[in-house]
Amino acid sequence: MWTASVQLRHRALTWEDVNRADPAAGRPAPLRRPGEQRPATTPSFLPVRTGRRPDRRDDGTVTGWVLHVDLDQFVAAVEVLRRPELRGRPVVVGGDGDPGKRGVVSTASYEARAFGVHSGQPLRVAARKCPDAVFLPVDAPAYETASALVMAALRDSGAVVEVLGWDEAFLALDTVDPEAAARDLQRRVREATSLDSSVGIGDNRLRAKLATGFGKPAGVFRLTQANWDEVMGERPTDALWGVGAKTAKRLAVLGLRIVAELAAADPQVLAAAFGPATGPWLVRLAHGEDDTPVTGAPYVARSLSKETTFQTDLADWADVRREVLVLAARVADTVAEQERPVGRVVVKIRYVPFTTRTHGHTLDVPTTDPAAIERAALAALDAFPTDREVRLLGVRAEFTPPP
DNA sequence: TCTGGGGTCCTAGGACCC
DNA sequence: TCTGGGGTCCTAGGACCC
Repeated sequence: MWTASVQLRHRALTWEDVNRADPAAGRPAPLRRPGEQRPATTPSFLPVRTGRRPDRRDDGTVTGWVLHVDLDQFVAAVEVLRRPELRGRPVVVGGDGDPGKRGVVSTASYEARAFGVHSGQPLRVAARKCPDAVFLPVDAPAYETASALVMAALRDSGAVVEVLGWDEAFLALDTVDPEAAARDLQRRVREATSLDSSVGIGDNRLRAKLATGFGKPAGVFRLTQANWDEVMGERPTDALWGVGAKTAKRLAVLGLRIVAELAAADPQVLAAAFGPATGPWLVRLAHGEDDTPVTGAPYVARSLSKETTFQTDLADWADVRREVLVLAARVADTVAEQERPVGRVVVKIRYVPFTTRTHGHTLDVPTTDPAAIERAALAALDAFPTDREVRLLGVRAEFTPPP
């Protein structure tokens, strides 16, 4: 892998690098939601104490830490590595690279962000804000390759690594100097890939994850119970990992606008408003509490999907049927590679005013048979109204849970 | 600001059963 | 001769994250 990391500077990344690195890396890891049970199987090679809350010695010294490593402007940085002439220029990666078409920004370089370009922004808007930016198409295989090299470098440190998408990972480690460990991880990643990263240090996953944002770019930040109130208390509730715009708005209706207010709220009141699991979980979140361990357990996908937003809306239902079959075949292809039976197929339609509907079809017998998956998709499609224009179609296969 | 693609999980409500 | 309450399963929708 060191060979590959050196070559990185001199040629385009290839799948060979991925295969030489770690084929299991780079997959998105599940986000834990309230009430979720841990997977029952814990690999025997994991040290028993890994990922639990930091141990405290009798003198109160914390020796167990969670570190969250997050690559800086990862996707844009990989593109700049491949094309050094882009360094220092505003780079916007998204869609097929044509800012005149439907699509959004995946990642903007810091130079582009200075113009107000950000992730999730329509490419057309990005082009208006920063006409001189270089627009590039998303090249997922290249990012998976770079990600595999990053994760391999992190595993080289000897810590248990929990991968969280292409450019993030949690690490559990015992040390009396977490800042030094963080700098060491940054060095390892930089030497393996030439990529910069930021590291959050926490006494649990939640605090480590939030800490990283305060360390960017290329820095280190520590967030624990000791400085939680000071750092987070006055921030809006959507600064919390798991609270988005919708939840923040509903909380504001209850008079809860900042983290400290949410932390002081009555869990019972929130349970009434948000449900028996989510309500109390929100209060724990505002306290920075999180007891989910870092795990090195292999990632097992629950579902697999393909979807397409059409450049021109589909008005003819015959076109819709045809495109659903195309997507179902693509899903079936990937299912065949995974050799895991599918129990249910769900079709998603986004109609023209952006209203989204889903309908599913449960298979009589779980299968990997492409014809059965395509039939199930068409059966699910029968449940939709056919008289509206369609801008997006999706097909998702849900695996039967492993034994 | 006309809003991607790939995921995960929770919740509400209806069906069904006792 | 209509009707209670609880449990479980399934489905669609919604929210969130990278």
